[in-house]
Amino acid sequence: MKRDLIADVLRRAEVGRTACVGGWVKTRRDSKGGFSFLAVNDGSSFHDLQVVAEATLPNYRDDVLKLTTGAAVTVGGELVASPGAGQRIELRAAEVTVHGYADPGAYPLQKKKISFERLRELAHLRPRTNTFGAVARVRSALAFATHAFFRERHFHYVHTPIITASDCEGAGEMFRVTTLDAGEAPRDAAGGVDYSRDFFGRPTFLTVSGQLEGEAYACGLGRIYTFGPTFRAENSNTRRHLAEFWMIEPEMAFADLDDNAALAEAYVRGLFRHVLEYCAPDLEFFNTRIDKTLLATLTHIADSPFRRLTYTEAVEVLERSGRRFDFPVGWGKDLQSEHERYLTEEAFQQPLIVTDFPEAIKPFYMRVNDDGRTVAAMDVLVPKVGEIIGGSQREERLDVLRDRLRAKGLSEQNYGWFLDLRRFGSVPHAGFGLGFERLVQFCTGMQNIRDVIPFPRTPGNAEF
RNA sequence: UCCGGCGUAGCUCAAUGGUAGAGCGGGUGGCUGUUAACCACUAGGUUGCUGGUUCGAGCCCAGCCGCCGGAGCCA
Repeated sequence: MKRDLIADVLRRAEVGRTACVGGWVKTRRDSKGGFSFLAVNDGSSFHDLQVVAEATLPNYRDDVLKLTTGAAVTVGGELVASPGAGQRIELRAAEVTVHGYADPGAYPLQKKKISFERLRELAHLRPRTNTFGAVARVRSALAFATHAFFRERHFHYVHTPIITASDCEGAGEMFRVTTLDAGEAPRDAAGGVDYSRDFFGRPTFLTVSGQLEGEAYACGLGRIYTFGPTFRAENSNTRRHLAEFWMIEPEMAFADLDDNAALAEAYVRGLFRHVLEYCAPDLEFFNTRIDKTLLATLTHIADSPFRRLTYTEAVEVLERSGRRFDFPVGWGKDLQSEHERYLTEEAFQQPLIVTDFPEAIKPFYMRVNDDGRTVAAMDVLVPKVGEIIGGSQREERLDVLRDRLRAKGLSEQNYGWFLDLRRFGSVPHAGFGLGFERLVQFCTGMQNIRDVIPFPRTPGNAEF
């Protein structure tokens, strides 16, 4: 079935050409004068194509007049200039084929406003709405631009495992992967579950990060990135958290924290430029209906460098602010959400890269700075979404890394292969993790992270 | 998990402890090169669940479930 994409038809606007499109009816408006208008969308474009179906069509009365919102059709005909306002061209139908009707009494997506909460219960149908079609196109464009960005810079795309036995130093609670029967699992001598008889012969989980494996490939291929699903079994109920989300984790050998921050900034700003160029109709919709500052913000950020400051400087800014925070500010205490929001939304009003956090509040693998009290960590904070990137230069010195493992109460045996990377040809290296959905949130203005992933998984919700 | 808010028609929401309402959407009819179409008529309800107080509960009380926002955890 050869068909034209509505995006191409609208872009070329070739009056006089024949075209055949397939899509879903957004609305049908009848004229007693003897014809009907169909707004048809096929997902290739934000915009609908207006179809004019004359009563002279052989199936006008039997088919066209029964079309309602949600019906699937193929329409062939001639492209003509549109006398009406709102579109340059329209398709004068010579043939209308109905593939599937959508009973208006039962189909929930009628032409009316539906809350995002309601649409989450209709996750299988919401891609047919303006908003979720636009989100899906922007998300896809951002994924494509991610691969293009890293390929241009000679990063290799590495597939790190989804099932893992390491927990990346408690980046979060983990989902257990097992083939044992929960009710009749074999027991060991102490009465606990005997995981030596499980599928992998040991406890295994869904990954919370591909970083450790990413480091192994960076220490061989030089520059790598991962882009895959990540899982956290936290009981998080916020508009910024998912139990299953997608993360992009670049890792560079022969790189320090400055290189890391420069990469993060180039990446994020490059993506903004990409969607501004390639997703203009979708972004205009978001700018009109979701967040009136979206286009101005994206354009501004794409054109201006991120503000960099150290954790110590950030604490000073907070202390000098005169603001009364719910959580105390002080060197050594982690930055709370309200602190991050104040810094990026009020004090500086732009994306920030905060670096060099106290070593006590950061994981063992982050490189200890010369001052001995901070580590070469970085967080990228953006207004409204918050922390979008977390990363660091990695500790490449074997003795220092061992000391930190011990100090954090972690067992060296569990990190044998990770320590090997420091035993053999160790090299300064750095990387970060970017939450893909948070990026999509920022680029679309969508407030809830559950609305920027097709089928969100959150505590108590794994339908579809 | 903690704090706060909310669960009433398909959807969005009203309703002093006293007969359950509107708008949108649906259906029918009318009208119009329409584009958030418009006009008229019409159908549509176990007020989240369970128990309690009361002559009487959508409303008050308790427990539970769900959703939303904030916090924590983090990306």
